[in-house]
Amino acid sequence: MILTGNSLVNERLHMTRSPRINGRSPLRKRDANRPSARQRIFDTASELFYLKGIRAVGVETIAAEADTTKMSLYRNFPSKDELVAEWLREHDANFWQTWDAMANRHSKDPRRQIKAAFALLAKHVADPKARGCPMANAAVELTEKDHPARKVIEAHKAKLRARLVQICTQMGAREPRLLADQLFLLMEGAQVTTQTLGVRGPARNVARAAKMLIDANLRAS
Amino acid sequence: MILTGNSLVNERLHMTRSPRINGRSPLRKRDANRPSARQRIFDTASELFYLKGIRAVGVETIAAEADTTKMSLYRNFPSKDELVAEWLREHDANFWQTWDAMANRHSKDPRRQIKAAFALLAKHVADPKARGCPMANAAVELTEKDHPARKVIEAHKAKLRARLVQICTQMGAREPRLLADQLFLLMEGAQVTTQTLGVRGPARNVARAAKMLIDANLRAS
DNA sequence: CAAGAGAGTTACCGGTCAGTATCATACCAT
DNA sequence: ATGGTATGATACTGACCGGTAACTCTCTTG
Repeated sequence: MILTGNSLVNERLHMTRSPRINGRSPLRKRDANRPSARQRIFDTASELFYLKGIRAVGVETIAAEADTTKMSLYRNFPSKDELVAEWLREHDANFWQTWDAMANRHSKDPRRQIKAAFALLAKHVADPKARGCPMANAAVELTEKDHPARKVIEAHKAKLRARLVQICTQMGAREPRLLADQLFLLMEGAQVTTQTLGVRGPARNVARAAKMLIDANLRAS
Repeated sequence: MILTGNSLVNERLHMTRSPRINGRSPLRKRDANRPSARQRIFDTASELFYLKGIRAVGVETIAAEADTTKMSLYRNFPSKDELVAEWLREHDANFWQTWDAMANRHSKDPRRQIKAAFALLAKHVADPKARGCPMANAAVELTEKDHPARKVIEAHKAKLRARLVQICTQMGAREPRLLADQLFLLMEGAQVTTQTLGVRGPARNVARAAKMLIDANLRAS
């Protein structure tokens, strides 16, 4: 193997060893302004899992990067596998919080909901640091069918699919399930292609693709 | 970690330890009918990488599963990373061989070429043992940007995208690049969704999705 | 002030990782 | 028969893996 990404990343999430500024001492080991060890570990793990991959990041690396030790990790999480599952659970929560906020802004207009969702997606896949969907990526990496993260992943995707069907029904599509699946494929495709063809790849046409597909489906009804 | 899939798989690619049949001894260690160690290693690695993931499969497991030893692996391949790259290179070759054969059957009809391509894809994602696209999966797992497999992956996907643009141009689409990207997104989406929502997921609508998209694009011109 | 909780530190466990060295064996073509 | 080539077998290296034990420190709360 070339290198298992154990080198330190450049920017830290929570600076703790920052040089003292104008006489006042920097954040001490225990400080009200400093996030808890659990929080630092969780944030660091989330970032590293996403950017480097789950299997490529060891618990030792996570702890060091969070400026703590492995012991604090295992005091707060039962295992690496559970930490991974926890990370994905939080991603799911954040996802739906964003989604619901967006949906509430256009509560009477399903078409605008879809448009807004794809605008968000388009913005995400335009970020050169983005590396697709954490859920889908985790599904690729974690092939053990009884891994605790798998049910999180499957539930997340199933819920998204159902939500799309609901919106497509509200839009009055003749075959809401078909349109929903088509939109789902576009979403997933956009996320995965950023990892092979980058931000200038097919992903940048995902919003237009969705629009054409919706028009085609509504015209048919 | 739950388990790093080092247990033996049930079915062997090349049976070597098969019980003797009607008095004649089974395949011996060296036998004209027996594939070379290199071939057995390559075939086994290809299967395991695809089914269990690259990082989840160790060289020791590959060797054992191929009924040989690590030494034979390293006599035939410079490293695991190169073995991975080699696997993907062969996948690329097979892919284009199949594609070209299909294209030649409909050399004057780009529309039928696309239809045939999506029929093949639909058949693949209907296989419950399938686990998406090896190239895309490898891109998820191998985050080191200088991994020898990465250039294979990027070249493969870029070539596919270009090929789609070419066919869409021949079809007379007003915006062949747009349509090509749309089809690309559907293809990639179908592959990746089989790993989260299975064969009954959105992937089963990929062919219809492609048809509608093409119709919509051609109608617009 | 006392007690307890959260956190840091260090050392360690057994196992697996990719990769190598060495020697023995079996086959094939000459 | 012989010599080269592919293969097998075993043992090993050093690094890293996930996970644990035991002890100290420090801050907060009563």
